[in-house]
Amino acid sequence: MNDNSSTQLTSRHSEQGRASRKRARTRAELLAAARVVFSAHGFHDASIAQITAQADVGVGTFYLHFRDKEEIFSTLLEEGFDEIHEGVLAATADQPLEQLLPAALLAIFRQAYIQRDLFQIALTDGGNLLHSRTIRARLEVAEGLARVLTLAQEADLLAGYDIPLLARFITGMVMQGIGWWFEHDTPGPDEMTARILQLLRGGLPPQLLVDTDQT
Amino acid sequence: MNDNSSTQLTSRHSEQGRASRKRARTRAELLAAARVVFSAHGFHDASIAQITAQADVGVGTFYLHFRDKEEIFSTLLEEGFDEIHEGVLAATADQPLEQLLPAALLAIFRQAYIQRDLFQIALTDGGNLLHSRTIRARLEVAEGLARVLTLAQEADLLAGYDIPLLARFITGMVMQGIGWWFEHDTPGPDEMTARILQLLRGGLPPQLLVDTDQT
Amino acid sequence: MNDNSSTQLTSRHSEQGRASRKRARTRAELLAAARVVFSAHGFHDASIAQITAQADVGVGTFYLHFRDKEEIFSTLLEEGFDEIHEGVLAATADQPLEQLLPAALLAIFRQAYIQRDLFQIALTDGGNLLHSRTIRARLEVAEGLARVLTLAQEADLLAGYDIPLLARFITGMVMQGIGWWFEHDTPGPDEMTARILQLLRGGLPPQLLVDTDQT
Amino acid sequence: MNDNSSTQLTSRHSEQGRASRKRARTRAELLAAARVVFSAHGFHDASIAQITAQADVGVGTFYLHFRDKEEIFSTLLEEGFDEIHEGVLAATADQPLEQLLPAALLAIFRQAYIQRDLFQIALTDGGNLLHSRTIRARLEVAEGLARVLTLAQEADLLAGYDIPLLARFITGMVMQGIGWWFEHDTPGPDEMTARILQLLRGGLPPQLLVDTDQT
DNA sequence: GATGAATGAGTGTTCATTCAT
DNA sequence: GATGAATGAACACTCATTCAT
Repeated sequence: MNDNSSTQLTSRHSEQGRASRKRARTRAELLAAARVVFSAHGFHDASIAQITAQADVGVGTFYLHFRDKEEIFSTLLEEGFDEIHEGVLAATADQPLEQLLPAALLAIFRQAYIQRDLFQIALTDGGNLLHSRTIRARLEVAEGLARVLTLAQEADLLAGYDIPLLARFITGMVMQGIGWWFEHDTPGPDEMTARILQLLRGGLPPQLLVDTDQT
Repeated sequence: MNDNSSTQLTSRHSEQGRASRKRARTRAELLAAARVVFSAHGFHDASIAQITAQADVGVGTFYLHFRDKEEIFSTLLEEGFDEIHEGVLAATADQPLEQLLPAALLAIFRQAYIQRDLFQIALTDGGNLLHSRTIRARLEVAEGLARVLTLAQEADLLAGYDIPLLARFITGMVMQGIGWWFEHDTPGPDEMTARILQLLRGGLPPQLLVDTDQT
Repeated sequence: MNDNSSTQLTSRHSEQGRASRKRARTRAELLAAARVVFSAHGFHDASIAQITAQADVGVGTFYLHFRDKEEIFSTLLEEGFDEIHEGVLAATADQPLEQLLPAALLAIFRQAYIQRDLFQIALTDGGNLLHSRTIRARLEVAEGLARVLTLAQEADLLAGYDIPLLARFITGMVMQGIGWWFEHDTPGPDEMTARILQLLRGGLPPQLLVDTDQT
Repeated sequence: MNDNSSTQLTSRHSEQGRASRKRARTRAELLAAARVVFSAHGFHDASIAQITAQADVGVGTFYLHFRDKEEIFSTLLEEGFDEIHEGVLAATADQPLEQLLPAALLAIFRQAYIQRDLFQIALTDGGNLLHSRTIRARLEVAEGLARVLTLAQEADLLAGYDIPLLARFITGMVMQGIGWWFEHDTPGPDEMTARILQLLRGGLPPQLLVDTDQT
């Protein structure tokens, strides 16, 4: 079972390579297993034993790759959201200002649709200590939107709006859109984007919003 | 519900009353303690010992009033949301259709501002099994809005809108507005309402929403 | 609700009388309740709350009559077995030696049949601390038999027998006879006695008991 | 089952073997500890902490080997009684009918004498739910005797006897004989067997059993 | 005397984490 | 590096017992 035909150097290299490839594979299996288990039981009710069983490795192996449950959780979300982030960046790069927001929303929804399970994991619970990180899902979206809106503001297109709050409102719509997919499969991301744009373009019929200054 | 006018003959009654009043006070102390503890640690990381210590009663006392942690959690939210619900109902009763939505939003934000901690508890986690209930926070709001929107639809004011989705979008804005208060104290509920109405009335400047049919 | 028509003295007496009668009734109700509860759940799994609920009195009342669970258990058995004991004594008094054993067995079985539940309680468990007392059921019987057998021995009728062991053997038969009634209702005490006497008179057919000195 | 002749190649095997041998040893230590603790305190008053302390392992280790207290109790009795059962079977196999009963009694007493503590544990209490199992001690014996007696009946040697009841009577004698050893060490099993056979052979002197049809 | 709300020591059970192999 | 048996702190929950009313 030893690879004796290689020279010392290459054997060293290839062994290191094989070892680290094996190591990486184990790590990936653990992450995949964690995705399954967290998605099925939520962060708190998932046990490390469940994750290692799902990954078909020994319990001890877990600690060779992650410090604790929180770390694998963070890593899972981090890597997932990074992927989403990159997708959104790629889709919005080179977009003129006037198409930035629609393009961003579309990209967010498309990515989020693919990784619905990740959002479900992130939003379902995530526990106290993870608060900061769980909210990152929200913030990741909010920050992106805030950046777009800030650009618009700098072009004096949003006079009279409270930018951070506006970003949060739109984030709220997006999150509810994604949350919708926890229960329904349609409409898909494109239609979902259209629905939000519809609201953002025209608002609601004025008959619904007659305001009498009540206190 | 007071019986201070009672005579000697009611001594029996007042004794019973005293006992049950004591009982009710203990229950209320436990609920108040739970609010504090859940809000500080989240559902999962709160222990019953912490709650009883905060309420300054013995551990066993807890089980005289609630079956388990889940029950006190549910009760806490249920009673809190019922109160909110009633407040919203009272504020929207007798409102003409064209003022229903602004009135509802204002009432929701005013109630939610007062009970910010409750929303924080409900949204922070709430555990797997409680999912149904945690989401009630969202739904309570969403349902109310859906009812309003349905009325509007029946008056043919919302042709071309997907009502349930629309309700979710607005819910999302509301929830983010409430979530804003987890970190900031201003703007208050009235200004918050105005901000949402601003967006719902006019939408965003068309320059931001030029759509080119990209795929 | 005061008994004012009586003189001071009689009122005192009758009040004392009534109080102590009430007290005795409560005590009796607790004992009856304990019999029901112990018989249904066994000593260990019966709780004082169950007993007081069954007796329809407050939990605190229990401690006005019995020090703890063990005491009511002991009392229950003690009083029950005393009754049995008296019944056996009455039935064997004035019996000539040669009819003592049959009379004793018959009396034991008749009494035990009536109070089957008591034996079931005593034999089912009874817990560690009660060991001494639980075994009293056995011993009560064994002692009575030992006394009879000792009388027989003194009349030189049991030369070659180990009396205490013999008493235990017969006790074993009697206990199994009583235990039989935990599952069956027949044969009744008279037939049961006859069956034991049959065995004690003739033993088993010699063909079954050929002994070859195996080691 | 030993693999001491293994070469270097079996090092894998022996490592697996060592781990599982260690595991088995811990399990055995827990069972031995349970025997000690149950015998000293009875089933109900024995705590798992006592057992693990006695076994000198951590509390958690217990749950690696047994689901709960009931399971270790059952296992303890089951394995012990199986051993006894096998001993009795071996001793009675190939015995002619006329020596079956003496041989069975002797074997039962010899095995029971060795495992006195097990009977003490089984008979002391054993808790409500375990009833079925606790009684197995009795039944194990009773069944064996019933089988023997049924054989005798088929050979028409027991006309006029109620076989199941007869089996119970003899069981009762046996159990009391074993119970005798909870308090005394002598007589040993052989003498004990002789004493029972003495009674079963000749019964008691007729002078003790004169029956007058009293009601 | 009777009550039952309150108590808290005690127990079973889980599970993240370690470490000898 | 991988393993999984062992660990024990931490927690939920029960119930005999007390005591103010």
